[in-house]
Amino acid sequence: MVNSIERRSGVSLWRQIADQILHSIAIGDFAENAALPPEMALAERYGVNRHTVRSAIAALVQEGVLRAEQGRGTFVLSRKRLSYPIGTRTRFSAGLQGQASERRSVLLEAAVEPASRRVADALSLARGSEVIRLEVRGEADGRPVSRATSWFEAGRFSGIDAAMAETGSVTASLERFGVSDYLRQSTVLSARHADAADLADLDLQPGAIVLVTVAVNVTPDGQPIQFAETRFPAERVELKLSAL
Amino acid sequence: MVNSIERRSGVSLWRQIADQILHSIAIGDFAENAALPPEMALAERYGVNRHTVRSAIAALVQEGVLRAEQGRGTFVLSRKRLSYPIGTRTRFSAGLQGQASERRSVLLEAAVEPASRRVADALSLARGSEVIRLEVRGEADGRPVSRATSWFEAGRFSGIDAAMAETGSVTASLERFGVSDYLRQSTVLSARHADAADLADLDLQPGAIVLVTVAVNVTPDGQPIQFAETRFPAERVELKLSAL
DNA sequence: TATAGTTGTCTATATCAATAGACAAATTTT
DNA sequence: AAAATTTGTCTATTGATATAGACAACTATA
Repeated sequence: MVNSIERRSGVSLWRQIADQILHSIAIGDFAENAALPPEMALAERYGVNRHTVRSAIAALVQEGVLRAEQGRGTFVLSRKRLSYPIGTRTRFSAGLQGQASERRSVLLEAAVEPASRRVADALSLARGSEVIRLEVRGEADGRPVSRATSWFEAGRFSGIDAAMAETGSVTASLERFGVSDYLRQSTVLSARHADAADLADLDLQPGAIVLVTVAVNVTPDGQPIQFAETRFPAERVELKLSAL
Repeated sequence: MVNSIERRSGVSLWRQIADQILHSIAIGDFAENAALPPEMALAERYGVNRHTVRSAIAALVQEGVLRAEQGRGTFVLSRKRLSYPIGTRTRFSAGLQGQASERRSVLLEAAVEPASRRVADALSLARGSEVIRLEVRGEADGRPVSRATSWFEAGRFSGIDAAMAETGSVTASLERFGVSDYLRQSTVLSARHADAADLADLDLQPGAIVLVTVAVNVTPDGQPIQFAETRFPAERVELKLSAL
């Protein structure tokens, strides 16, 4: 595995090194609870000055990934990335058993709007039809692990915002509207830098990367009911694709 | 959709703006072949100096996403992101029909090595067993769209590097070893900044983001045959999850 | 206790990133 | 032809990033 660093890239060296340390932890190169190599050793490995390594470590300490102790060393805190299952029957809470003791969804915002072309196409509605937009944050053990924007047809699902606020669950809310089962029709995956809103809502450090899923949920007979874009912080979450 | 910018983040403003412009193109905010808003307008929208916007545009021109014409404007070149299908029967070339007229895999490197813990676990081998590592680049219409590192048990698949170089296909190479069918046992998805090797192999600009899949392929009776980590440039590729 | 090894802090300097303003060059519109 | 619009180039200045070196503070070990 090549570890290397690009200069004048628009991404500062300390941020690149922080990313690589995170990656090394994720793939098991740096064991949890163990000491990181000394700053001087890291500086040599990455071919940078010790102070640059210190900036990277400071960022990771700030993020709660590392703990530095003067005279002793810098240690990896044990926080595994959440492995989030994704498939045709993905639900937020299902499948996270054992990985987090406390999970919940928080409704941040709800609004009724005319559908953009993108949303209208996905839900098979006329352009400009009214849709309900929900902004929801997913948390596991108090840490934000997802940030979803979803759209529902306003006519059929009027009041789903209240149901969502009350139940904290999309599945439970949909049941109130007679949707007892639904499937993922399609999921498209991409990745990008977190924007300012995601940084705030997901409690991320600037420069963080988010995984983005864009999905359409349908009833078993193929009727689209929900269109959703969900952002997952790449440093905390990996997506595990489940067959079927 | 909130467009905003973070300062002193370790990611330069021009890089963040370049990312947002890419994103805007991807979701259709800036139509293809159409003119981007003038530099001054973009500078206002993002709350930065015009020169900073120019740096972002220069990077995207360099990447072949935009074309700037003095006196006229800056234009979006039409290059859709490749939608790469992924599921339990994913093959590199299958499913890309119609999106790219010419596809191929290039073997960059092959080596026999002792298995790391990660590789040995995935392939159900003893630690330190010999494995063959293949480094392969996927191309579509001459553009690099994937970069895979895969491992095979050395005993069973001795010579697969030659087969791969000859056929340019993992599926065809495996057939020579009596593997007529295989499935994805598991796929785990994450994202990070491209490292130096990927930047070079995928012809990316520094600071680019890659989608990373880590997958185990098994025979229909569950025997692991291939462990692979594949990096996809997020600016060129999205992953479309196919049910089953 | 003395020594080596490690993180923490300070100063200084050089380079990159970002802002600011002015004007040139090319194109389109009036 | 003239004016307005837009990209291209230049100079100058400020702040963030990165390097370099020295030494303090703390810990573990010989």
